Amino acid sequence: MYSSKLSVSIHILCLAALHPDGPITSDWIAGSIHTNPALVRRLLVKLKRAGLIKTQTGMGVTGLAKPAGKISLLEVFRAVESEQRLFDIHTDTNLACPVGAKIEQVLTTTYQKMQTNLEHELGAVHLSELVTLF
Amino acid sequence: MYSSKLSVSIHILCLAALHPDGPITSDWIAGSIHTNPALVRRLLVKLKRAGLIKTQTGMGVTGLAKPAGKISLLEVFRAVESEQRLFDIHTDTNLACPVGAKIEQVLTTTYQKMQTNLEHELGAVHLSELVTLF
DNA sequence: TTTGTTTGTAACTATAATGGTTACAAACGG
DNA sequence: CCGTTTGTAACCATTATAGTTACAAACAAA
Repeated sequence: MYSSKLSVSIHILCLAALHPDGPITSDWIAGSIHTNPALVRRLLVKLKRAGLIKTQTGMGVTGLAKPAGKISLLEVFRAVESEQRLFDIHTDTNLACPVGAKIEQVLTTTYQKMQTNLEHELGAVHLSELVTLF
Repeated sequence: MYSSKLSVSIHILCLAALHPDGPITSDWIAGSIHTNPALVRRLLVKLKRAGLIKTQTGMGVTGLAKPAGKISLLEVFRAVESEQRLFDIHTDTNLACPVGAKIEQVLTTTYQKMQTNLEHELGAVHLSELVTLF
């Protein structure tokens, strides 16, 4: 299971999208998520680096850096999730065994298509679709 | 990222499929994976409960419990992976906030389709296809 | 220019999951 | 009856996530 970083980041971005007028602080965001301002800020840094939001010292989040219709969940996922592979594969297998020698390659190939399909699905959902649901 | 349990289990099942004649021990399997017999046995218990392999005390793995063509990766995944959800969702959000109040439901719906599609893909790959690659 | 606020960031802790390891009673084949 | 191996329990180490505190630097506003 991937961490909740994607979920929390989407939460943050939805709040930003719903408050285009005034800046919102990490403290206020943390109140909606019911977590820490510092945790929010750590995610904000990544979202800012990825070009998804705008922040200003002394102000807070001043808005999305792009229209919500141009922000896909794949971009958010790529921005905040450290380990993006779908399934872990054990390495350091016994190369003297036919299975041990090829299992990594076989599984990599097998999982690759699933990984790619998932990313396509994430890329097909945009923030704008989610924002309308609140 | 899901753990390597699925990968290791597939490794085990491939070894079993390739040795239909004689029993193989958890010690020998661990030698191919380059890990512990105890770790192998913990997975073997789950694979046995799921009706995928046959084991016997004093002997080892005596074979697959079904033809390799009838064993899908979804069955293996379901048998050994404890947390099967794709993305974690933060709970305990602030219900006084419109986003906090609905985010869990919105994300659950959003992720559900991706989860289902992934399971279909896992269900479409069978052990028999992988065994031919070694 | 000064004040007040907030970000950006570091450091530390708690918790949980994974994977590795040892050990041993029970089961079973020969 | 003996030897082997499973099934299982009880640990430990490592890693990732998430929670928490703290503070210098940046910036808006007065």
